[in-house]
Amino acid sequence: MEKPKESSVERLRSGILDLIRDLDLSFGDKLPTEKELSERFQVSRPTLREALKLLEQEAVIDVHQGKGRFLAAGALLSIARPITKFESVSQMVASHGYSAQTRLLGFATVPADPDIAARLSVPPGSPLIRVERLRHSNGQPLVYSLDWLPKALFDADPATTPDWSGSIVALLAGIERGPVASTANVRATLLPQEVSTLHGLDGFGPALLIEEICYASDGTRVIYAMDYHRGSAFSFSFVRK
Amino acid sequence: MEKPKESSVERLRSGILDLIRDLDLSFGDKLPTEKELSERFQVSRPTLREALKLLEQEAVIDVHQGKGRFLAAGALLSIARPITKFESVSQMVASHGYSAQTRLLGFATVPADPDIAARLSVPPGSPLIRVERLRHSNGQPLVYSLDWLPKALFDADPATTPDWSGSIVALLAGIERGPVASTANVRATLLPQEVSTLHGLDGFGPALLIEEICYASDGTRVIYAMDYHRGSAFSFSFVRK
DNA sequence: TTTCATTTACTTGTCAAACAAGATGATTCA
DNA sequence: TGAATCATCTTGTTTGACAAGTAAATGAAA
Repeated sequence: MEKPKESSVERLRSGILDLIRDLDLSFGDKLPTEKELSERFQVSRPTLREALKLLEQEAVIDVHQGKGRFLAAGALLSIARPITKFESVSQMVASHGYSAQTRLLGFATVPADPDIAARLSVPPGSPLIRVERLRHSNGQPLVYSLDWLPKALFDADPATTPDWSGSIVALLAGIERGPVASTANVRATLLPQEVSTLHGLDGFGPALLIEEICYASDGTRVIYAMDYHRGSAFSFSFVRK
Repeated sequence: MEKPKESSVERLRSGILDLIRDLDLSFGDKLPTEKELSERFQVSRPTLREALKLLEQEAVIDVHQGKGRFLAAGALLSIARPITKFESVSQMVASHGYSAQTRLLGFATVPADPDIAARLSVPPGSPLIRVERLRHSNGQPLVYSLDWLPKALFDADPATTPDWSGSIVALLAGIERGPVASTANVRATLLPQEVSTLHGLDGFGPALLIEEICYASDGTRVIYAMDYHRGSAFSFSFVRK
């Protein structure tokens, strides 16, 4: 099993965020000095500075040599649903406040077309598993998902059939191939016409399409996903700098 | 004038990215060790580590104690149109490959409604300037923008009328209030009905709406913007981790 | 008293050297 | 052969020091 063993820098980072909350600091306020922080958290200044550098990059704090560190714009939404946080669709839906169910619309083993083969870095024509699903809550469709996975991932245990109605992320984690990061692309579009008509999703409206390639911890590409998020139900926040 | 004086850590960060390109490293390859890098760039290990930490956070490199640092997923698209890079709409349109023109649809001085007042952190009812614009290229509408700015920003020089058909970012930079960062939110939607009909934008289709609050370097909020990006023309990339 | 230059203390920026801890491969010994 | 040990390489962390930028106190000159 993978045991990342949270580094002290990562612990520091959240410790500092907690401290900001505890001290009730807001925009423009001054943070304690490096000396005070390193004493409070019992770490050396170089280590502390690595953590502060991360918060700088996230635009949570501004730094001015000789003056100190000050809360910046990012502090205002350092938590709220950042689009850059990797999580499964199920988690994401939950964090938006929906208790959703998954409906398996279909799955099949298909040959990789050149486009998708390139994205997953597998030979064209090699077998992929294509899974089509819909998350919905109280009859309202929320996310329409298409996933492609290399069939080879499951060749070790060909007897059992995976349960595609559950979390694919969890499924892959079970065979030591859990995705940990992705490169993604976002744009606005409509559901493809045939999807709307075939599955009765006419009222879905404009969708936020996130296309992503998910990577396992060893760097192999394990999923290519197209997730259509219903525009009226989802939004994501981030800091630009 | 603002002279950020690029820190050595920032210089290191791009230096390392250049080195990765020069050495033609790709996914999974091993980076030079901290010792080699600190010698090559003539900096100490603690300083180098601050820069490496940034690249870690961007998911450009993975680190394993005792083994080394390795290129990760983010390296594949560390350049391509990241949504988290702050830039003006004009710059963004250009970086997507369009040579666009701006059409000023209207502007007015209006009282701040409570919602927008809160976002700009000004008293409700205080005077704002509302600017409505459209970028288009070869007759194709690309981005429909609504901007609100505190009128107080321009009180120092009330004689001249700003030119709203140019870049607002550049305009603010001219009075030492150029925005440097923003907190943003993205979702998919359609153009508001009345906008479509009033300005003949029926074929616009689904839009990627980016709402953002822009901050000047002193932390004051200078713009609240709603930018509707035509879905068929724009997409943004990022790394999730 | 007011003004301006200087000093002093404080803050972040950077460095050097050392040791701890995890990983890897070679060596040694049974 | 096989397994334990060791040397070595890598990243993780600490200590102490000095450089550089800022701001406030100080004190001399007008």
